[in-house]
Amino acid sequence: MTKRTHRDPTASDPLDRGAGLTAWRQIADRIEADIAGGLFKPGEKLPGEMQFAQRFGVNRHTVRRALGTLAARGLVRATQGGGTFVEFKPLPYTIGRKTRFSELMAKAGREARGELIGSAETVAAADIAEALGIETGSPVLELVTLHRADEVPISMARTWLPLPRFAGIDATYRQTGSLTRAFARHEISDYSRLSTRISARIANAEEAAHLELSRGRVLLVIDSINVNQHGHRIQATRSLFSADRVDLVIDQ
Amino acid sequence: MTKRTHRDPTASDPLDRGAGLTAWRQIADRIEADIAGGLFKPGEKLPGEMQFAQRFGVNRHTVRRALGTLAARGLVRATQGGGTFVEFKPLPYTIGRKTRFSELMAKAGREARGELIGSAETVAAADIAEALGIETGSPVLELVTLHRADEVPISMARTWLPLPRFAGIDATYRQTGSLTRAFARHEISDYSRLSTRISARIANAEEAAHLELSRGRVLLVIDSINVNQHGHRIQATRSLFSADRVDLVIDQ
DNA sequence: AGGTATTTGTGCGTATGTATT
DNA sequence: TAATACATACGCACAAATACC
Repeated sequence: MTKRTHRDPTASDPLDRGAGLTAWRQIADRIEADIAGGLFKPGEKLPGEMQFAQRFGVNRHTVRRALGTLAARGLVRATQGGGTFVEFKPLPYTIGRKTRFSELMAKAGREARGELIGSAETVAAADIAEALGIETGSPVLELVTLHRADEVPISMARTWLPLPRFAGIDATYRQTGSLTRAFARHEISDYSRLSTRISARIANAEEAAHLELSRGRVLLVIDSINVNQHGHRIQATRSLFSADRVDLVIDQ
Repeated sequence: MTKRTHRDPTASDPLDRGAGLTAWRQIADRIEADIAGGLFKPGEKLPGEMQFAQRFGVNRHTVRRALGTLAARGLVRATQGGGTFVEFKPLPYTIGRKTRFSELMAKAGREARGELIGSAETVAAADIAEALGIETGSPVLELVTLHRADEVPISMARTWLPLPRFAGIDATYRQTGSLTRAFARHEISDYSRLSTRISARIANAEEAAHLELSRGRVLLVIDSINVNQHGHRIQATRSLFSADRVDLVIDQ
C-alpha cells in the first residue's frame, strides 16, 4: 500500500482494480489504516467525500459506501453539512460495588455532568417492583437522566426510586447533577450495587438522539439494583451506554 | 385488539386501516403480542407468510416487513425454506471469578458442548502478549471454539495460551470438549478470572454463520484473562455471545 | 442577520460482472 | 445456454444541514 506520511487529500492514490477486493473495501481499509496510523486523529475532520473520490479515482458513491462501513463500526461519524469526523477511543467504565460516575470521570481527567431529562410519579410494574422489593403497583419516582463527560454524552439512564421515601429527589438531582449528591440530601450517605445484568441491542431513534449517535448504533444495556448501607433496596436503574464510546470493565 | 386464544392461522383478522399506524407495524405488534401471550412458544414455527397475509388481508410483502422488524429485534428467526421460528428468551450467563460454561449450563438444565473449530501456533501480538504477561512475538497457541447448549450455539471464543507450556492442548480440547477438562490434563487443577472487559458490536458474516445468527445481530464481546492457582496468567480469551440469546449477570 | 458555498444525504437511472436457477 | 437475481460502480440532480463571510 501507498504510505501516506504527509497530507495532500487529492493526490492521486489509485486502487488495485481487478484484484479480488472491491473498490469500496479497499478504500475503507486505506482510510482505516490512515486512522490507525495516526494520520487522521480522533476528533479530526476527514477530507470531504469528493476529495476522497478524486484521490482514489472513483465515484463519490463508492467513497460513501466505504465511509458507511467505517461509520457502522463506530470509527467515524458523519454529520450532514458538517463533515465526517474520527471518533474517540472507548472510555473504560469500571463496574464495581461502589461505582460512581462522577468519580470515574474525575479519575479519567474528564468533567462529569448529569442532566435530568424528565421525571414522573408512576406505579411500579412487575419487574421494577421485584427489583425494589415492593408490591406491584406501589408508587415510584421515575427519573430519566443523561450523563456527559466533557459535554460528550456517555450514557442515559432510567431510574426508579420508591415513594414516598424519595419524594422530591428529582428537584435535588436537577440542582446537584449527581445521584450521589441527591442521595446525600435524603440521608443516604452510602450505597452499593446489589446486582448487575448486562445486555446489548440497537439504539432506537429517541435514544440515538439523546446520546447523539448515528442510526443503528449498538447500546450496552445495564440493569442494576442499588442498596443502602443497611442492605435495603433503594434504587433500580437501566443505563444505556454507547458501545462505541465505552468499554465496561468488571471489577470483581 | 382481537384476542386470539385458539389457533386458526388463516381466520380473518382484519387490520385497522386508515388509522395512524401503518399496516406492517400493526401486524408486527399483533404477532409480538401473540408471542408475549404464549400463543406462539419459543422454538415453535410460526404460520407461513402467506397464511399471515390471508389472516390480515394484506400482501405477503407487508407481512415480510413486519416479520423483518421482529427478526431485527431478535424475537423471531427466519430460515430460507424452513420457516420463521420464535426465539428463546435470553439465558442468564453469570460472570464471576470461577465461571465455567459447562457448570452454568448444567445448572440451567441444558447440555453443554464445546467444539474446536480451529487451532494454530502463532506469535503473540502486542495486546495478547500484554494480557499473558509475555514478550511480544512469543509463541502462543490460538484456539477457536464454539459453545452450544442443547445444540444451540451460545458463544464462540478465540483463546490464546502460551507455548510451549500448553503444547498439544488443542488435541485434548477436541477430545474433552471443555477447557476445564483440557486444563486438568495439563496440571491446571484450578483457575480463576483476573480481569473482564465487555463491549458490544454487530456480528460480521463469519461470526453470524458460526453462531447461526441472521445478519446484523448484536454481539456481546468479552475479553478476559485467566490465572492459575498461583496467580500466573495462563489464558487470554475473547468470547462472542449473541446478545439475543444471553444476558450477562455480574457476580461481584 | 443573511446570503452563499460547502458538505453530507437521498433518489433515480444505467451498465457491468458474478453467481444462482 | 438462457433467465434471473444480486452486488458493484458510475453519473447526474437535488435536498438538507452546516460553515463561512
